[in-house]
Amino acid sequence: MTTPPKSLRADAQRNRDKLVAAASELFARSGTDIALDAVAAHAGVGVATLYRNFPTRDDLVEAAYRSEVAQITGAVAGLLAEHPPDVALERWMERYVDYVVAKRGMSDALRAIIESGNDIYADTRGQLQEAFAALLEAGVEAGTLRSDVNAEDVFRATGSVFLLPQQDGWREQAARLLGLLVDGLRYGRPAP
Amino acid sequence: MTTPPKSLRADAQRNRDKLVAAASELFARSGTDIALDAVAAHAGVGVATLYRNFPTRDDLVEAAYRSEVAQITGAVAGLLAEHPPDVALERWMERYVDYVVAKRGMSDALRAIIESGNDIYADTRGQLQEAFAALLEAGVEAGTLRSDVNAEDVFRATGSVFLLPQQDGWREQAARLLGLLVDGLRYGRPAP
DNA sequence: ACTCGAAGTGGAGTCGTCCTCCACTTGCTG
DNA sequence: CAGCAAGTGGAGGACGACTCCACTTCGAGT
Repeated sequence: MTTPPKSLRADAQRNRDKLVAAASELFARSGTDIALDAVAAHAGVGVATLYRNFPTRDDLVEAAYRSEVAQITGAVAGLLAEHPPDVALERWMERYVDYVVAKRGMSDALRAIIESGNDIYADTRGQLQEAFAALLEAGVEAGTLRSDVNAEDVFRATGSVFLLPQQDGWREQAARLLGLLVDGLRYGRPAP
Repeated sequence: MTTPPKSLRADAQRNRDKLVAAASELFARSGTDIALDAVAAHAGVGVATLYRNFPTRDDLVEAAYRSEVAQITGAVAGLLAEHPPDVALERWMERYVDYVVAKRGMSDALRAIIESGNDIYADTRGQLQEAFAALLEAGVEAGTLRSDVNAEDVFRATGSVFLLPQQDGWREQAARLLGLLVDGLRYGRPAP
């Protein structure tokens, strides 16, 4: 999943992963203008290791973004195994909020990357959409979710979270909005 | 024109103007990520003076942008006085290319400013549109330019220059494109 | 014409970040 | 388990942002 083109030595791979994890966390928390030295420190590796793996800041931002998406889409199978589909969808949405938070912190840098011709955006968008589809389908089969909606619509509706005003109780507002959306997809009322 | 809200001492105003001029030039040539110290040096003033006038980089970028637009729109009257309107339009277009070049170097920073709620964009867009309108009208009255087009359309068409691929012979391509546009507005063919 | 307080100046200095370099450590292969 | 290629970390040089303050200059008032 996180295996880069040329396979690395085991310890090197571990360090690389630690870097991506640290970057994801710090970028989400404080935006992508953070000092790269701090990312290395937070990952518990030297700066040199960071620069060897990610020669430019953008390389690191992109890696963090990809990992974020991979993690969120990878969670679908596990959630479906442990919960009835409607609950799985709800849990998944909660995660999605976190993803959006992360992406928000990164959005400026991301736009720059996208404009520079790299097509990660199409990639990841597709992945997210598939994740949605899988959850919806499972719910429909189980009879707990409506069958007359399509995944892309739901996905797009979820995107509206991005349009909320930027500050203050944003996170709560977003969570409520997504919760509402799931309820709309359920048969019957949610417990109060 | 460039008089700030609170009037400055004569020498201070001169320095401020020098700074804006230097910034316009350097931003256009090398983008807005340039070292601010270099701008001060190029303007022949100390860094402190720069920071006193423009506390943040954005303040300076905005000032440079405004001055660029003011200069370009301010040129209309002079051109119309010295040339028949169709020629004036052509000359003006040439200047416009330079303006776009400048703006291109600044475009990233500008978008950031625009997104941060500042409404210079609307302002300057309006000013540019007026400039176009004035030139067109003069040509129509003189009978050398077509009367069945409206200024906003021409303005918008001109914006297409922004969409050209970013590199290489861009400047020449842009110039040709604009030249073509003017020819289309003229009655009769241009000399070969 | 001159004085003098306020306004303005510049550049040296501090601080934080980027990025490289290389002596050392570690994983892996035979 | 030996040897070497792969990988490491962190000190340090370079550079940019921004501040501080002793000094200069302007221009209003007389």
